[in-house]
Amino acid sequence: MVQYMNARLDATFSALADTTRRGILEQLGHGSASVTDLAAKFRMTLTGIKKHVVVLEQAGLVTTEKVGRVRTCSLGLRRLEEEAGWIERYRQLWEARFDALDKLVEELKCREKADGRKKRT
Amino acid sequence: MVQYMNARLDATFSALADTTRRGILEQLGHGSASVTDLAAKFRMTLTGIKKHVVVLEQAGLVTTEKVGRVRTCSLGLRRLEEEAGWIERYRQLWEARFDALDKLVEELKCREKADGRKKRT
DNA sequence: CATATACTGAACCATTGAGTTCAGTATATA
DNA sequence: TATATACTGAACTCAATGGTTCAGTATATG
Repeated sequence: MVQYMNARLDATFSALADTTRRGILEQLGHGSASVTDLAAKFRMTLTGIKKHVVVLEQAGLVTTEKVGRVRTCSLGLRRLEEEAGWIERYRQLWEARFDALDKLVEELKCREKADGRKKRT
Repeated sequence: MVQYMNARLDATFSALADTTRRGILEQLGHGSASVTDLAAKFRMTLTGIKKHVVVLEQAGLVTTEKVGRVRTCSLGLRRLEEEAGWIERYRQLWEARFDALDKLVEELKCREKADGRKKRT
């Protein structure tokens, strides 16, 4: 289950780690679009766009539906909850860490000696 | 400047798109560690860990300092502000999108006819 | 029916990524 | 001084990415 979430975080962050794909998400945020629309917008071949869309689909960030010859892409069901959660958790660790460092610095300032080499936490 | 940020988002999201690297960040959130420490923790060669650390360093998420033979790794200066920001913006777009969809569904429910095929927004 | 449109799949290419091994260098320690 | 420790760099393997072209298939349109 943890590795399940890890796999998902891997997939999502890696889907987000590409300018074009983030662009597609933003675009779809303003309205659904066909593969051809996206190809025009991002000046890329249909095949190229298709690949990006597949990646986004597999990460659950986009859904598509084909009607006639046209495949329409829309935002998917996931709203990046886990990703936002992970980042938030990280930010809290980060704060805690640097608060601790601040305290340490204060403490060191108090003792002018600064004799021993502290194990850097 | 926009592409500057895009490059950074690329680098950071891609740094986060790996279970081991997220693990390292979490580990460092609880205290600094040497390359050897991390290698033990994640059962990987020194060289392997080193590469991950370099990636994290380049994304600004980790800083390192070598004293004697030991390179100590700590959390870096960046606290994922831009990434949190991007995700937040996306979530808002997402909400807006699905609110609009909800409205559309309501509207369709009101007209029992459901005659014409609406352009899916 | 003929033609144009929209997409799909296979194959290819160049680059990057994750990981290894192995041979070093530099620093501690006995 | 000899030896062990901690890291580093180069080189290699193997798989995945990002992108293309080209040859299809399926659907609209005149």
